[in-house]
Amino acid sequence: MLDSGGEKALTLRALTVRLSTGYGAIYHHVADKSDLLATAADEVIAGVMSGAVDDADPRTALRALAVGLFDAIDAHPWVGAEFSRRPWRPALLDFYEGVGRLLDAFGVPEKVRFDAAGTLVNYVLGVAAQNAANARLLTGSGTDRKTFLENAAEQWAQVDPGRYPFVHAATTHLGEHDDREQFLVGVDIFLAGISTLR
Amino acid sequence: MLDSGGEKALTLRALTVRLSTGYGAIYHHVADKSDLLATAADEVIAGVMSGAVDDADPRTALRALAVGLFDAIDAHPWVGAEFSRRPWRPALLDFYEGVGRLLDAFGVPEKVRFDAAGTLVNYVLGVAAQNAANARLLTGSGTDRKTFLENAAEQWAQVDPGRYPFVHAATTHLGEHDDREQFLVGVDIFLAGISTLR
DNA sequence: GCCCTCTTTGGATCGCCACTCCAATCACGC
DNA sequence: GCGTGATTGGAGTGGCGATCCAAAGAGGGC
Repeated sequence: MLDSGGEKALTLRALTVRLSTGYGAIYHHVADKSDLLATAADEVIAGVMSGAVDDADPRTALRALAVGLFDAIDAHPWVGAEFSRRPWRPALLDFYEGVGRLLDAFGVPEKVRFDAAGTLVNYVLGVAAQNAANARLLTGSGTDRKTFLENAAEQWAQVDPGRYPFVHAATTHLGEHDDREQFLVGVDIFLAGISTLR
Repeated sequence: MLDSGGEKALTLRALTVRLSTGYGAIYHHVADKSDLLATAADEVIAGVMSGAVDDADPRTALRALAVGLFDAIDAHPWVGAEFSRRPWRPALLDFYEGVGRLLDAFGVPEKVRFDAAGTLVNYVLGVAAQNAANARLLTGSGTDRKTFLENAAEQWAQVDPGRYPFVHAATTHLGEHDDREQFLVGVDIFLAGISTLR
């Protein structure tokens, strides 16, 4: 229900219909709705983390770890919104742990490793949250992806080029823009910065 | 109302009481509640951005810009939650523009400047969203900051050291941890990474 | 001073939501 | 076959955002 209709489609009423049951049955198993959402998000991420790579060189392993989370959230935007609301869920512990170990293997000194890991996790979650927001706008608009992007481009084109030269220039690059690629560039920037800490 | 009681304290009912008016008056000026929230968030950020520095060297100016947004969101957590839900608001245009120009001044080649700016914006918003989430947990717990942190530390201490050695080690550093400092370390990592692109 | 028009306001009302509560039912050890 | 705790269904509660419209205000033309 979350994947097909977004967060707003998952109401307890709709869930009782889908499961042909009542509220009592649901509330016997989960504390409240946010508990339900959090558990569902954990489930998705647990699936991703189980297929983690450990034996490659740290740099590519870190990239794989980050892009794994990105792809999972890209496929299930509601997970991104959920983790932006409630970080430090059990499932993210695995992610954080994986990043920490790989930074160790990468040669980051113990003193700054926690800050570096936190920075990387924050970046990944930040992109995830924004992707989730974009996806929500898309599914909420009622239109298909193509016309939605056209409308968005039209809006951006109206930005005053005199006041916002950089933003205006950015809009011209919107066509050749790929979220996943930009995310990877960001990961590489942080990895390059972390390398200077060695 | 947002600053004192968080997002959940701002209901339209409570607002009509506070302003001693009715729904009609409010809905005549704003489209809906999210419009109200977004406008309020814009207001806060506009105040921060107006005091931006342009004439210092790009590195310190970028740090100042980033930390300005961080501090504003730290003081008003609901702004962080709002921007994580709806990025690309007018107020963030100023931030994005400022980052872009400073990256230009910093010597980042045009080709990667947009990706770099996007990365930094995502990072700042990611940290902001997480800070907002933490603040929400704090105000929602009903306890004061000290006992809340003690409870949190207790929870983290229960993490299995065998399965999560890195996370477990991180908890021991929780005492000397400062969100703002860690944020700045992250910005510096980003800047170091950006330097390699020059 | 009066009327007309457009703007602004108040509040009753609607529909939907998460959540509570409890009687009824089920599963299973003895 | 009985008893007890786990599980289920669904009516009911209170609060929410949002709508709607009659009433009140503001201001211009004559």
